[in-house]
Amino acid sequence: MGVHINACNKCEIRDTALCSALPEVEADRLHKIAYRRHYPQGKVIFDGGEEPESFAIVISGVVKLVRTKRDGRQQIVGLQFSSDFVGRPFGDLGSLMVEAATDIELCCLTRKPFENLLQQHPILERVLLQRTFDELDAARQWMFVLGRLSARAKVASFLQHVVERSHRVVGKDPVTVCPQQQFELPLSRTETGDYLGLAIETISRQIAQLKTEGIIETVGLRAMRVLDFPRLQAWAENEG
Amino acid sequence: MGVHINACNKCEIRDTALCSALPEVEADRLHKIAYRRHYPQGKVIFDGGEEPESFAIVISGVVKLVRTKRDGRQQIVGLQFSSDFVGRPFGDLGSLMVEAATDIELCCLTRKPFENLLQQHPILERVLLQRTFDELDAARQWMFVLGRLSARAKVASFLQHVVERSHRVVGKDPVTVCPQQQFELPLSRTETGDYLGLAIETISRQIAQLKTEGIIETVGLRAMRVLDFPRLQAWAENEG
DNA sequence: CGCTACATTGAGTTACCTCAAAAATTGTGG
DNA sequence: CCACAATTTTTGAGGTAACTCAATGTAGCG
Repeated sequence: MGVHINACNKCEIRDTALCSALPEVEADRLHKIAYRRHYPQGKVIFDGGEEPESFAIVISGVVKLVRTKRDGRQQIVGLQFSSDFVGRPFGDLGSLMVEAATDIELCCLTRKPFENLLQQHPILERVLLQRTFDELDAARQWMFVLGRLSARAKVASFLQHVVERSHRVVGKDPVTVCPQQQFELPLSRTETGDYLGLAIETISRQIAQLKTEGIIETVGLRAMRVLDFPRLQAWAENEG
Repeated sequence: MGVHINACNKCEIRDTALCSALPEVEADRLHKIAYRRHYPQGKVIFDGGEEPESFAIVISGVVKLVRTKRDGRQQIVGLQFSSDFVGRPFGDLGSLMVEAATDIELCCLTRKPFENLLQQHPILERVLLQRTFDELDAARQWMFVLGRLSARAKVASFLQHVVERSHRVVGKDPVTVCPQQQFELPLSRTETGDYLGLAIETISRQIAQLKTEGIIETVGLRAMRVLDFPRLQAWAENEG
């Protein structure tokens, strides 16, 4: 199904992903078991039942992590962008569902070989540990957004986050690198609501207000441009 | 200041903490560099500035992880109970503040020796990795609470969580083990508000309602008993 | 072109917040 | 041990941000 990679050194995320922190030998071992795979928007990659058969790194597109309750309410508990990882070696993901928010390309590592590699190369495990701590940090940061911000600030924070993660250029400040550049929203209004803990109508109204204030400009429903980044940041801080 | 441990095998959390998953040799090495330390309620253990000098495991009491913004608003992003860990080797905790929510006892591991040990014993790193993934899981679970639940369900979820973590007995269902047993709230109303993203008055009203419904019974301000656990769970699910 | 899915807009409701005061609890000095 | 202040919690009244329900508008697709 997937295509084996024969040139990690040509990889788009070579300098930012997990593998960038590895010495030559380990990076090489890793790339030997890696293969690329495309998924269309909406495809469920892992549904929370059995153990996922792979660990993966996002090459392009956005992956959403969803927690669902029996009654249907759901909360998106994470968005994984380019160079973020998805999965958990030596264990399961709990009741998490993993879905392609946009068309995506993944760098997949089949579970068993990956686990073997982890055991043979402690450095790999170290790097993964650091990435996991980073994820934990990000999750806690988002808890602040969910618990303490107004609808207006939540929406602004979300847009800010998407801009920064979509345009990330290695080692450069994303804002100065691509001012006013157009970008795609990875989520529908409903999904955005599930991410921010808001009703879709509230999302709509906040975006409308951002438009009339001249802070953003929309391009169709799924794309926009930020015209006044400092003011977007002010909104994200609840100082509108 | 701290007292060196000379009997890990008498440790209260020997069977649940990080070290429980280690082979004899590694556990032994770990216990040689560990020492115990008490902190009084309210003591700030790490304030988010420089690198913390230690990694620690909570023996008794509750530690709170706080994220603060310049304007004073703060969100408690985690509560660490007995046998949970606090800290991050090979990196810093970001802007996180760590504070004793109650009087606590910690099992401390000085940074450098602990990092050395991690490097020498991959199994230790593996175990820490798993614990970190568990923390990530818990953080995401709490995101659901913050984003999707009503005030009533938030408060019920909080109480449920405190009961379960306070009375945890190894390998047993906490509810059946200690029905209606009294327990201490680790947080003041203000802190509970900062944890749940609610005003303190709202917390108060919800607790009052739980009392009039006969679901709980308070013992002073900081302790209570759950009289009807199933109904508390129902509240936590938004089915009141 | 119509159909379906998604997004926006509007009107009315409600859950939670804010402000203010009373009550309970904790701490302190005589 | 009691009186007193300081702190925290509870209770009350009123306001508002966000929700719900319903209608309209817009994009995507066979």
